[in-house]
Amino acid sequence: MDDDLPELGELEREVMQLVWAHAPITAESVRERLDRPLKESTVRTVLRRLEEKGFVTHDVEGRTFLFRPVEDRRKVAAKAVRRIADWFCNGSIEDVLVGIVDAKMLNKKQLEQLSKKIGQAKSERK
Amino acid sequence: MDDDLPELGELEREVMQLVWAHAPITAESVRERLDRPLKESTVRTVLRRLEEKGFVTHDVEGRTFLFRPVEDRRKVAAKAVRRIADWFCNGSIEDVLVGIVDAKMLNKKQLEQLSKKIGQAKSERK
DNA sequence: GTGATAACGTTACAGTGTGTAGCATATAGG
DNA sequence: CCTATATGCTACACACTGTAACGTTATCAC
Repeated sequence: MDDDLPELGELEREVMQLVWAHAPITAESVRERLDRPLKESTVRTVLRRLEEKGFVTHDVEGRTFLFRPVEDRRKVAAKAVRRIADWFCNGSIEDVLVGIVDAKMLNKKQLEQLSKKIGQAKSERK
Repeated sequence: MDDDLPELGELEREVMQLVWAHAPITAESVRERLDRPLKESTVRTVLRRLEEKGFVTHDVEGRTFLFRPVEDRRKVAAKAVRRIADWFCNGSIEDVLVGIVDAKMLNKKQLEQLSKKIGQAKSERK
């Protein structure tokens, strides 16, 4: 019931965005797309740490590393929410969701779409 | 669309749990309830930081501080989820929720309860 | 009133994580 | 063979968090 996935710093998250958006992607390409002007070695350090943390992996093409995400954004987000639930709501995902609904973070249209999605999930899962 | 709320360390979260569970609560009482044996000053430091971060506040009774949470667990959780959405799903809460449903983090019963909750929210919000 | 007790205020310090980068090394191409 | 380019390894400063000591103040028992 405990933790597992590490946290990410701001730069690490920015890099993840780029990996998700442009995989397979080289370190150099990540560097070019970042707003901040960073050295190659910096970007590679971040990518290596992300790999150690299990967020990205890479293939070698020639002598170049091509990075890609291990999990898609939603999966990572879902895991993060699980942790939120553990931290603040005794592990209850439902409680978190109730909080979201009560905080009116979704408009009517979004609520309807979510309804539909839940309906599907229910039937699929019998 | 950006950040605002700070992150909490492990001890800070444990203290928050106690504040949520037992508010109004004194620093000494927090200390007694923690599993780890910490000094009073340690606990007070943590509580002060939590107050600086906006998670707790206090009233003075006699010469004793009585701490209480600023927001309930779900509200804090909801905000944390908003941040998750910003970080990983371009701000889309729906995407996060879809991720949760797809990851099968909710069983059928929980899905039904959530459905009901959404129904209520929809009608209330018209 | 005086000393002990119980709060709080202030300051400090070490460990860790993250941003940032330099330098060494290897290898593909000309 | 030599150069450009990509990777491997190492380092370092800063911020945050856990942890606490010490100083101050105010109450309470005597």
